[in-house]
Amino acid sequence: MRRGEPALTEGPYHHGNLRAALLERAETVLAESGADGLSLRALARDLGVSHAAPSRHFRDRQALLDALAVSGFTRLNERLRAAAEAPGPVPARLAGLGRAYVEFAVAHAPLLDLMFSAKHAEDSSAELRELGHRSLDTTAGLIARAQAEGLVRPGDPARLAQVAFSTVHGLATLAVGSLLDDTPLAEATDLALDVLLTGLARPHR
Amino acid sequence: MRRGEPALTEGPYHHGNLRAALLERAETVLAESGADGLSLRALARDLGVSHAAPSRHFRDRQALLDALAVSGFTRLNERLRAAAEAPGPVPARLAGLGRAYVEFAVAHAPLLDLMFSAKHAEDSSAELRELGHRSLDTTAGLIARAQAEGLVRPGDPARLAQVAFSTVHGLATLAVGSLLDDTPLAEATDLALDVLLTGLARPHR
DNA sequence: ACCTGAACACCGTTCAAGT
DNA sequence: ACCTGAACACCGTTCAAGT
Repeated sequence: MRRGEPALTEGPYHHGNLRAALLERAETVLAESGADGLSLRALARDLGVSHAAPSRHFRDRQALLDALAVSGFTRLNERLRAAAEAPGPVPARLAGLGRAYVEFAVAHAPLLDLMFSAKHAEDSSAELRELGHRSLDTTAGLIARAQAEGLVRPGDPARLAQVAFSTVHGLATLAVGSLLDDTPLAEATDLALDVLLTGLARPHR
Repeated sequence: MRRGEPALTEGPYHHGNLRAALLERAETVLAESGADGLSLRALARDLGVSHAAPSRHFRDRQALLDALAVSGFTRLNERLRAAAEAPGPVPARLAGLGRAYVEFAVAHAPLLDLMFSAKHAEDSSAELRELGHRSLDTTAGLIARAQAEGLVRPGDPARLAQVAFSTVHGLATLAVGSLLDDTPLAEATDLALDVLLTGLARPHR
């Protein structure tokens, strides 16, 4: 910091933070054009480096995509955790968790595709599965709490979380695929969560 | 048929049925390597034609992918219709519909990705949406019947079908993404359908 | 340590030309 | 009507060489 280093922290790219710059630019392109529209050579051009430069930071194209997926899961998990820890009664928080998921999914559709695309490199695949589990665990934790309060049927919370996750993930897929027609997404979400929470509820004797 | 035509119906490709041959080969490659692994040039090589030949039958690569998606939806809809029309009580048929969907989805994961990938050409996109609706309509029809028998809560059957569809589609996504861990798919499916059907059930006053 | 330039083997797409 | 061959503009990946 005290010495005259070549501006590692900012500066017009070229140097130092190429890895971060690649990820940042890739994220924009992904959101705009999807994973298919993501080219390492185009990224390099955008950043003013040679087309071979990215290979210093990502072994291959898939490694970059995997890094994007990891970053996506990390952000998603933050949002889910925030929703799970929000103040209020447990069922409202479960619904909030579901809404947070649907919102994130439709706002970052190509990213979500990537996160679940199931064709990752062997290394990242383990990390991604781990991060996916974190989402499920957040849900399972809230479900266990609801069970403790007698609000949700008994049973393995992890398995019930899989069901809850399926519902909101599938709904997001329908929405992105334009299969919801004139149904406003918020209404479809509310209905799905009502059916889900009713189905999860402890059978009143 | 009576005249000496150049063996349109079979024959070692080369002639006549290139379009059908491309689709058939593409389907195999899709199942084995996913959409990313599908190259028009490789397809042409496999069939022993020049790399420019496919363009006579498919305007571009996306047109071929769209055709695959259309064929996939058509087959899926057949299976769903069969499940919906199976003998037996309505709730059992609804569960059968759900199981049929999950089975098809995990057996043809890359195809399903394509069907819902939402980046189709303008023309096919309408046809694909139409076919997607057919799946939903089949479900909605069965739900309406269940309502008539007093087994399912009141409400727009089309919207309830969206919820049902979301559940099974999302579950298939979890399964394909290896997020179900040691939970056998059949058990996860049964639990999801139990939660769903309980949530859909008419509240017993 | 990080980046460049050239090279290689692939792509999709187009278009004149063949049969 | 259907296919070929050449051409063009892109890719990802590798590797010697530069700084």
